Amino acid sequence: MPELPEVETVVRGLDKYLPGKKIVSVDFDWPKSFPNSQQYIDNYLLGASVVGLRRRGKAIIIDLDTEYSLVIHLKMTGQLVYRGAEQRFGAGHPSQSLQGALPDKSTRVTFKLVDSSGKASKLFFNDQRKFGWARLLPTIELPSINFLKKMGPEPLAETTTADVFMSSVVRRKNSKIKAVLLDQTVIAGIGNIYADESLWLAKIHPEQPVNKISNSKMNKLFTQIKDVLELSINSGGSTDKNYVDADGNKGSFLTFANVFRRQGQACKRCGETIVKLRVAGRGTHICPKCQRLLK
DNA sequence: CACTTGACCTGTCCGC
DNA sequence: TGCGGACAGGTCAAGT
Repeated sequence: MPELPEVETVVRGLDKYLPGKKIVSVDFDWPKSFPNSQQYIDNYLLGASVVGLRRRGKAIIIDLDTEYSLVIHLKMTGQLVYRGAEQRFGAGHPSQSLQGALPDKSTRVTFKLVDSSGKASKLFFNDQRKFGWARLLPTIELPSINFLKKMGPEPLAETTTADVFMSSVVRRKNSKIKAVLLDQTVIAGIGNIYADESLWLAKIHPEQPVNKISNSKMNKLFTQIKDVLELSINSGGSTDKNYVDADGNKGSFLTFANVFRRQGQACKRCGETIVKLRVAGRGTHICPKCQRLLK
């Protein structure tokens, strides 16, 4: 599930609640979801306070005052949901989070926290498919952790200009553009939804090799990537099935989707029927009229 | 090196 | 109603 906009929404939500809170216990029943040793947890996690939240690509980083950080990847079905008294959900609150208590059967890790006045709260890491993970690492070592070290530029960073995007993408000039967008070492944070959406916006066929796409189209694609990611962040992300934000709310971006999961429906631009194909092993949605494969 | 496939897991949906 | 297979937002590793 969660791609850059969803992860960004989770981080912004947690940033309202976690800083200053102290972690007093952690429970997990699926070791792969939290593969640190008990000694490591005792020494660097328990008793530590949260100093800040960050996102890098699709990774969530929770920095602690022990100079260690919790790095969390939600993969396909992960959720990080906070429950504390300060949320004050009233009757009619749009949050889904009061529907069904946590922990539930998808809860893999439960963090218990206290604030400076001793008031208790909890952070639940839920993950139906168990692909996701949370892991405690020394903060100073994060830049040398393999997947963070190799990760490509952040599409929404000011320093990531169109030129930066182009020079990163050309490393895979013979590859299909969709596979390139999904490659986190080329550009960070794009997944299946936003790859399909940005390619439709830029009128590029997902199987088009990079070296057959003009510079002006690539520039347009980069602009559309940023626009679609920002629109989704402003919509609270995409909820296809599992995704919820830190309060347990669903995202509404998919109501704006032009192609994703719209196979059989009319293209909003030309009226042609949207079709679904398989590109780079992933379900892929295109308008066959707007997105032609060029020789 | 580029590309494909299988693996990691659970749950849901669809056809028989 | 049951069963088998395909498929699902993401990444790795291993094979061709």
